[in-house]
Order: sequence, then structure tokens, then C-alpha cells
Amino acid sequence: MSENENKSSNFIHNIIDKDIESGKYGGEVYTRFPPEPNGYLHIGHAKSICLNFTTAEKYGGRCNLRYDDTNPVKEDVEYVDSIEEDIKWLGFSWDKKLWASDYFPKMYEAAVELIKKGEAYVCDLSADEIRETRGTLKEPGKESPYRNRTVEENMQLFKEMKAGKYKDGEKVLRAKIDMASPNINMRDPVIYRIAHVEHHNTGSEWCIYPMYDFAHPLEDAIEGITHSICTLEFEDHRPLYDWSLDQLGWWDPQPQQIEFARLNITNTVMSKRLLKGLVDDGSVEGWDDPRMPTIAGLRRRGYTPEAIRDFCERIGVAKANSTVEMALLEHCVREDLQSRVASRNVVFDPIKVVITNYPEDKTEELAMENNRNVPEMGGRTVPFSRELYVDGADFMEVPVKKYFRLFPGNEVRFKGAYFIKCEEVVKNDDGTIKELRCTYDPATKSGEGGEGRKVKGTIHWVDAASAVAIKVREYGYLMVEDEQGEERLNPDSVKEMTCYAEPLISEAKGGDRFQFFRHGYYIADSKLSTDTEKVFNSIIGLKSSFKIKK
RNA sequence: UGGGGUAUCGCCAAGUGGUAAGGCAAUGGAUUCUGAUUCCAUCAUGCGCAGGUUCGAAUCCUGCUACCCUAGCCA
Repeated sequence: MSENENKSSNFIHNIIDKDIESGKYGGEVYTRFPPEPNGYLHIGHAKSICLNFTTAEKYGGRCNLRYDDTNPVKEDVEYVDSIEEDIKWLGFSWDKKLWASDYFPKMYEAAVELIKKGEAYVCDLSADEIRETRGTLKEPGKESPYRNRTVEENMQLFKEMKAGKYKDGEKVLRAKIDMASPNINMRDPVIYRIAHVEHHNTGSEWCIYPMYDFAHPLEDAIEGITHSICTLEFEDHRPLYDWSLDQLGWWDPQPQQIEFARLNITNTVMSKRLLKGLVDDGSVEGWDDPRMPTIAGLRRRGYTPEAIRDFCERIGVAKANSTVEMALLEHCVREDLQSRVASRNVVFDPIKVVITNYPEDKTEELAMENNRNVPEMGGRTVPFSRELYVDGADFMEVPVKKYFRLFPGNEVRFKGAYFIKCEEVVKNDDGTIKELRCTYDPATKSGEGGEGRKVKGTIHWVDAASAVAIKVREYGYLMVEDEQGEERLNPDSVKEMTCYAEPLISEAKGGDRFQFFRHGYYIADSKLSTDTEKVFNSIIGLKSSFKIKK
């Protein structure tokens, strides 16, 4: 991979360039990827991961992996292994692996500091009451009756909160800012809540937990993060981010939050809620179901980390909401795979072909290159004999115009073998095709000259006697929208079929990728393959194929 | 606009007052024992709209319009 040189710049780089020029952070660039461990990472996270890690890389800086585990009721350590695996698989290494929960003491100290400065107070209002007094988008809120408690009283109450004297929801700590602020986030936001819940990291040490808006700036500042990159919906929270740090005045310089637009891809569900729902109700095999847009799903489907990184590079980073076409991701995989993958003959929807003038007891081993564009990948041999299978799409009894594959009376090149002419179509009683009776021209053997005649089409085939049955799974869109605009599972999102492949395919190991002649790219699914039957997941089809025009 | 954002080709996206990069998609053509790949060519007198400033505007000013975010003790 060509590193650095032609990496496009974006508005975040422009901000960093200015910071470097002004010396704001002494030329340092320190970023972080802060997932909440409440689900698997998806392609949208990949954009954020690439952005944070490559930005640090570009400037010779560092990037931390930090779990944003400030809400024990929603989080689960079961996800951390997958998160780390996915980041590593994408090819990134973090500077430090950290847990926001390790900063709970420092955050508590910060809250105490705010109380002492009269900038925070303990509020006894219920969640409902807080909502009711917050005002609306157009009307200011009302001040809490507890807003003017003394510093001493607040200190006492907050200590009691920490000591576990109160039940969940009984009290909260609020920042004392401005109930009339046009920005609702500044209307005395809750910064600490009570939750008598076991925390995976701190156990039962704490029963009060900081809210994201208060915790996140502290986490960044503690780690010395310079540029805290997050998505657009946090734009309105930035004043609170800055307020928290400004009030404390503990750090100089302070990190700055920069927002960018999250990734959307056409026909792709990116909502964690929906994805988790599909996993929980058994609609998919799990978070790594090949139909899922999770990194684990894409991996199992056969996408490469290089392709995903290339995709993230190409989509750019900006603040405009956008939806990238799936075709771009597909282009990236195709481009990556075409030079690293060997081709194998697999026929879908097989039709039997009998070469009537070929000896019944003869079998030839014909040479075939693994990848025509990459000679270093060498070649292989495949058996050829009197009975073969061809792809259902490569024969038309009544050809449409410009169809140049097999049809009665037409002659085509069998890839790596001979010119074959279809002489007769033999049918079953029910009218379906039983077999094609064909003849071959011995003078046209592949690689042995005989360039006299030309033929328009080349099709692939497998030897019937040695063919291996494999299962092929092809994927469509996971979700569709119904009349009500509700997203629901697409019943046709997976199609499984049995196909015939050349014998060598039986040596495929889980994770091996191939190009199936004329069908596209496929990966051997180690999770579903057995010794007797291999399952191949489709990654992506070829760029274009013959389309029948009406 | 309560407030905060964003508008440049079908989809992304550069551009930061000097006369519209690039990629994907699409379309034509060349080569091809994969209708793939590769290769060449075409693809915004135009930058949400309307005015204004300027020798010169996607870039500055004014006024509109559309869409997104925001009223969790989630992140």
C-alpha cells in the first residue's frame, strides 16, 4: 500500500494545520477512538477509526483506544474483545488502551471542584420534573427550587450521594449554567446520576456515575487529547464540553471537539438498535452474519481490511450529511481482490453437456492460469472429459440479440479447452433441459495454435465426473422499507444454492477468497463449511455482465 | 432559526476573491481464451435561490429557501 503521499486532506486537517502553525498544542496531535462497549463495531465506526488513527499517523501523533464506559446499565464487557479484534484487523494500533471508568476518582474531584465554585448543585427533582422544567425548544426553562443550595449543603448531599444514601433517581448533580439558554444542553444539565449497579471495572465502588457531557471532556483532557473528533449530533454539546473544562481551568491547552458527518451507505442499516434487534430475535446468525454491516460481518463476508480502509479514504470527511453509494464500497473490494485472488471454475444452475465426438474413457488435465492479470500466481490443471457441466446463464435455447455464448448451432470456446458447438438440445419429459449434445474441434485445443477460426464467446465449465458440489450463498439487502416506511428484514436477503465446482475447490480453507468465473468474488466460510460441504459467501459480483435488453 | 449545522455533476468531495481537482456511477471506443481487468475519450459557461460589492465571486455582503441535529438521570 502506498502510504501517506497522496492522502487527501480534509477540513480537520486544515484545523490541525492551523493549530500546528499557531503552536496551540506545541505541534502535538493526539486523538482517540472512544467506543461505548454496547455492541459490535460497524462500517460507520470504521470511518471514525480510520479518521482518528490516520489523522494521528499523518502528523506523527498518537491515538488511544478508550472505552467510554460511564453508564454501567448499558454496557457489557462481552463486546470489548470484538472491538479490539476489529480495530487490529483493520490494521491500526492504539497508543494506549484505556477505560473512562479509571478516571472516576478524578471526575468526582472535578465535580467537587464545581460545587465548591458554586457552579454545580444537587437537585432533588425527579427525572419527570426536570424534563417539565427544562422548557421547550422555543421557551426557556424554570430554575430548580434546589438551585440555590449552599456550597456546604451541596457538598454534604453530593458526598451522601456517593456514599449510597439515596436511591436511583432520587437526586442528581447539575451544572448551574442558565435555564434560559437557547441551547437546551446548557439549561443546568445533569452531570452525575445515581445508579446502584455493578460496574464491570469498578465493581460496586461507585453508585454515582458521570454523564457523557461532563465525563468526555475530562477523559480527553486527562489523556492530553488535542483533537476530540466526534459526530455531528454532538455539535450542540460542544459549549458544555468547553464549559466544563473552562470552569475547572485545570488544563492548558484544552482539547477541542471537532464534529464530522457520520457515514450512511445506501440500502444499509447503520442503527445499532436495529442491528442488535436482528441479532437478539435471531433474524441473523449473529453480529458476524455476513449480511451485517458490522466489521465482523464484512470480514466473514470476505471484505478485506485494505478495501475498507481504501473506502474510508475515498469517502472523505466533511460536515454535510451524505449517503455514500454501496457501489463505491463494492468498487474498493473489487479493486483490492482482483489482483490477489485466484479464479476457480464454478457453474451455477448447471446444464449437462455431452461431447459426442470425445472418447468415452478419456480424461485430459488442462492447464489453466490462476489469475490472468497476475502471472506470479501460477496455474493449475483441471480435468476435462466427455461429460461436463456449463453454467445455466451460459446457454439460451432461443438466444436474444447480441448473445454470444452457447445456443443451438453456435460454437464457443470452452475456457482453457476447445471450441465446442451445440448440436442438439435433449429434453426431459417435463420439457426441462436434460443435456446438450455437442461436438468439439480437436484442432482448437487451448494454447496449441489453431488460430484460424474465431469464436465470439468463451464460457467456463466443470468436468462432470470429478465435479464437487458446494453451497453458495448470495446476499441482497438486509432491510427493506415497507409502505409505512418501517424498516424490516428482507426475506430475500440471502439465497443459498448448490453449485458444481472444479475438484481443486475442495482444498479451499476457511477465509480463502476466489473469483468464481463470471460470477464474482466469493469467500470460503469457515464458520459454515464442513469437510463434506463447503459454503461460499458472495462478496461482490463482477462489475457488469451481459444484460438482456427488452 | 429557540438554538446549532449543512447546501459544489446521479453519489461522495476538493476549492478559503483570480476565472470549477479527483473518485464512484454512467456513456462511447480499443484490446481481451473472464461481456472481468486494462486502456483511451465524454461527463458542472456551472457551485440551493435572488440581489449586491468587485476589474474579477463557489469563495465577501444582504435577503430568502430546503434539509439535518437538539427538549435522556443514553452515548
